[in-house]
Amino acid sequence: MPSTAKAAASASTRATTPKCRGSKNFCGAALDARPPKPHPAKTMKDLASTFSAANAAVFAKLGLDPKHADVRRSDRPDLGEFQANGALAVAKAAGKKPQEVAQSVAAEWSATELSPAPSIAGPGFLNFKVTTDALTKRAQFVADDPLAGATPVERKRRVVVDYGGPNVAKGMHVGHLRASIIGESVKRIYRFRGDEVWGDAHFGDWGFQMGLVITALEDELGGFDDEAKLDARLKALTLDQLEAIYPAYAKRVKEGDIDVRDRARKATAALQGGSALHRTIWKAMHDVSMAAQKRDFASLGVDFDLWLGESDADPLIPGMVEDLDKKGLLEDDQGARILRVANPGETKKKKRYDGSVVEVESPDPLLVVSSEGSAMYGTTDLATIVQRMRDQKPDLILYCVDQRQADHFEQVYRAAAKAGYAQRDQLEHIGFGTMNGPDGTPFKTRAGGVLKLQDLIGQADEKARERLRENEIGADFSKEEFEDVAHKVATAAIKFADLSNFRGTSYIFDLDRFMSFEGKTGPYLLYQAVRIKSILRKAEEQRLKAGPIAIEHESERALALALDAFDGALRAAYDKKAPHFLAEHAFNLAQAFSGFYTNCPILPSEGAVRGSRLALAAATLKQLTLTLDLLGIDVPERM
RNA sequence: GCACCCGUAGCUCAGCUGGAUAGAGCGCUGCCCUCCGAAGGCAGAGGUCAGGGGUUCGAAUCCCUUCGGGUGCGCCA
Repeated sequence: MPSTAKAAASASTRATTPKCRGSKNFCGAALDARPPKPHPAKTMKDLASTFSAANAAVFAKLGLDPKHADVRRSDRPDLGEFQANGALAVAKAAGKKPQEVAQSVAAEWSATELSPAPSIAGPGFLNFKVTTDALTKRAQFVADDPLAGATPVERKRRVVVDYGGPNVAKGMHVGHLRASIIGESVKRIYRFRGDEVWGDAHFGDWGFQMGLVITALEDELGGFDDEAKLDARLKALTLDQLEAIYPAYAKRVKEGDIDVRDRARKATAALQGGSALHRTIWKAMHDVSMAAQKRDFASLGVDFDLWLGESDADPLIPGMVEDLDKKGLLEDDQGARILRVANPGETKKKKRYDGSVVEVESPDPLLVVSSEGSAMYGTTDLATIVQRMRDQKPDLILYCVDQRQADHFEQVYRAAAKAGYAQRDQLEHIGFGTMNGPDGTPFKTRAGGVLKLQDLIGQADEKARERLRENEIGADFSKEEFEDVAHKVATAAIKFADLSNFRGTSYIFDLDRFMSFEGKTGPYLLYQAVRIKSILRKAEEQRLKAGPIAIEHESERALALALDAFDGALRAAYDKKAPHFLAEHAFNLAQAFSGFYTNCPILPSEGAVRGSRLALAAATLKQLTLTLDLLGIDVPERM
């Protein structure tokens, strides 16, 4: 991997950066953040859950283990709408043939309001078809429910989602895209289900990179003795300059400039040691960077409840180190202080520089204090856990950070558990893969450099404008509306493309494909939603009202089943911290609506049928808009 | 060297707490606009689930192994 790409990748891995000490948000802002939506008095489970409960009752009555009674949507629509495979699993324990078990379940089936007794196929699969009555009730519930059929969590938790993490020494680049997109979605999903959630930017504003940039400035000014000169320089500092300075000096260190490295380490230690001069310089850099970061996040539709950074945890570090020391967890090692996290017997083989292989503990110890006396990022992460436990008192902290940092988080989490700062299962790394270029390696510009996030968004906006013009959309829009729609299309394209893949795998960034208005893309989903809005607007103009839902046509059944599936997708996304389940649902719903739209005329129909179809269309729009919102995607009024 | 992840249709990807004929989008072939937005719908062709072995009534899914790719491995974050 070229060094530039490697540097970009590693820089993108952690969202760390500035902080806003002094601003009011230290712990107050989070507490008055949007409250979870009120839970409706009445909730209704989805059909799969209702089926599973009914089937579990039958299993229990027959003396079969109810845990194998789960019912899910069928993958053989020709045989049924829902299926249960449990008869095969429990047959051996029951000492019967799967077929016999299935037959006894079918014979015992009594939830006839939900479905007639299941048919049996193959070796013992149970196939169910929902009664029109049950399906209609469910669809009507979804249509009337403010949560569109979603169920809140049973036990509310306090959750901090750590994502974003740009480095203040430079602007945001493509490496920050996934953390922002996935983290934002995870935050919304958790909050929507009723948890109390804080999104924290966790800016990277406190490590070696700050000492490095300070050192570069020292070289530029020939020292910091001239106060007026320094002051003027800091006032004139721009992000562009910062972005040019950092990579240049990072490269020098990387290429073996020991002098720069050592001076930067000392500067880092001085900053952390409270040097007023270093603090002043740091503050100027921080402020310049912060303004740009906020702009970039805003253009992505990403918002935080806590705009904190590594530096905010700094005041806790001395006390924490003392505490760790008191607990006997620290050891001196080559001038540094480390905390061992491996359990007895956990080792790995390691090749040394001289080629010899030694057996060492695994995971590696956490480096808490460097030989220079400064804090490392693991130290800061550990202190941040202490801070969050004190301020937000979370039940769970989710770290939405590049998968490549898995080892690091394992070290930090183990250290936190050993020190008693948090329980191991309260800390979870939500890792994701890299965003790659057409060649399958981490994304970079044609010149081989790192693409700035702002430039990426600019390219996407331009592509969106082209697409809109090609399709003759927006000719009658005001300039403002056209720009707004183009940006929404661009954002939807990028976010949906990202979130429709499982977060753990890497994907290839292909703007042309993402921006297509056809197929499984963000723009297609926006189109579907906008088309429904258009229909409902026309209905309103004609003073047509939605009425009770009545399901008759096959396409109406399919749409109702799709609407029913929302909660299952939501719960999967929540449990696995994986928004792609919701992306998949959005697409399935849009397709089901398209089939319905083609086969079941809405406005051209009449009376009760039209009322029902309008209700189905409105329910679809509500749920689709909500699902997209959980993915962080905004739908325009028209396009 | 050691560890983790990945290898599914021409392409991009789902599926992997084992279950019926392995799915979707794009691309390809063919139908469907006097009718609410065809940015759509319908149908079809296309796959030794990288290879081999094992467990099981049953494996893309679990275990072992080979090959191929990615990533990580103490004073960067």
